[in-house]
Amino acid sequence: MTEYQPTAPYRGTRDFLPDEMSVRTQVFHRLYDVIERFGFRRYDGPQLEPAEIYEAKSGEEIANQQLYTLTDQGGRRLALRPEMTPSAARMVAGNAGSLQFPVRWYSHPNCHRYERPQRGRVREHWQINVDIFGSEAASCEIEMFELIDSMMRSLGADEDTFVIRVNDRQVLSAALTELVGVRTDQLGEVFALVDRWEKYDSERLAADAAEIGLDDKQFAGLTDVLAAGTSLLDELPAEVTGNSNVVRALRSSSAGLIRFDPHIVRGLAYYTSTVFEVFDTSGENNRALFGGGRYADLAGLFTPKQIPGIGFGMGDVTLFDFLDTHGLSPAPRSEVDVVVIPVTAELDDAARTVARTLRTAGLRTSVPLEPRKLGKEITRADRAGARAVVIVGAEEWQDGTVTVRDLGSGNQRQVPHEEAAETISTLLGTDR
RNA sequence: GUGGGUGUAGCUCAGUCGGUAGAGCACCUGGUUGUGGUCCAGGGGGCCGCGGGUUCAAGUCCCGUCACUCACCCCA
Repeated sequence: MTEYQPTAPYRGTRDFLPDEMSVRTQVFHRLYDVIERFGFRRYDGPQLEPAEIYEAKSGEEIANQQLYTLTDQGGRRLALRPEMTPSAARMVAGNAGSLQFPVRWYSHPNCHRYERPQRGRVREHWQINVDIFGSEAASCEIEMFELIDSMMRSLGADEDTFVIRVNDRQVLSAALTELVGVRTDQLGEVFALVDRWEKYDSERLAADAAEIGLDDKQFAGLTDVLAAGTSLLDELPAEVTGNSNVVRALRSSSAGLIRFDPHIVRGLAYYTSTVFEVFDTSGENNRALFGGGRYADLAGLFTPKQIPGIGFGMGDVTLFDFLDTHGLSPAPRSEVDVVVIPVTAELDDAARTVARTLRTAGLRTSVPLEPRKLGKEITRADRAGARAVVIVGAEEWQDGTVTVRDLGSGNQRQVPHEEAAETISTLLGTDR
């Protein structure tokens, strides 16, 4: 017996059939529209990059376990990009001489990570990346928060369905060293502990803290710091809070969009101060929808020029989990507006003539590709989402007329074929 | 990489005490010439995930394996 290849896509990757693609396209276009309204311009780059650019910066987990690598025929080690930021940094560094900083850029690449698929996580995802390069101003943070809020609103999300939680690693570091007495060399491990704080019970947290070398009093102090919320800022010296863009954002008119939260640290090694994550408030999606942060010198791998930046990545998997949870995914768009049906095969050419004028008028129009009975063809047109059909019959065609039938009401009338487009446009209204 | 759950028609699922495969939906055709949705009749579709074992007999029991899925790790 013949062995057939499997039809399912490779583990952790997805096919997008037209209905699903239509939903995705609508959502993404709303987001692109909002992002561009904030003055960001779209860029793109290769899926393949030298493996080294990820091994240097992205954090050990990604480089060691999650990277798809290959060797090209010239022996070069390449990787499927696991994220876009290093590519963006490479492009910015390579063109730094001609760019007018600060630049606002966005992209929508597919990214690959080798990991076990689960809710919110697959091996290939499409991630909208939004970055500002070349500025350290707090305005960057504020613009990001405004943008994120506008993006979520554009998808129909109410303010109580999501929350932007914000922290500053510099502030947290100061709190840990000055209020808890954490040594500088312990900071990395304590950050990792903070990152999983809300997932573990207190016993496990205490055990992990002890392993890092914190005593009971320090563990209690750490617990207090994380629970403090905004009041933590009052306990820190002014030279710490005075330098924080997060604090500046909290004192701006945009403060209502965000919530200061010491728990947020994020895993990626290159974030240096501001970090933020967007969460679903419903409890259905326990991981962050998306997040980002500020990096003091991301392009350092490519150029001696110090180029700071801030940005975030919004993954499609968690985004659609959110939209589906809240009933916000749009319906797929219909296949066509109108189908032109010839009653007999001899009228195929006449139908095509009519279709030509409808298409010129901007109507999405199809003509049956195979002969079928009129009733069958009307059924198919209805299922394809057509709002109307044009029936081309022998006698009417000799008179230069066709029948326009409204599939919603079942009403139909005979019109000169040149007027069919106008008749249908009126029928469809202005919502096309 | 670790642990749990689930694999039967395109989809959702049933299948008793082991006895050789079913429903609903979807799809196709017909119900007379050029009119859809409802209704009626008919039809196509199944390596029961895969391999092995037990048995006269396995969708069903046992072992292995693969896939999907949820969680852990980590992260978008």
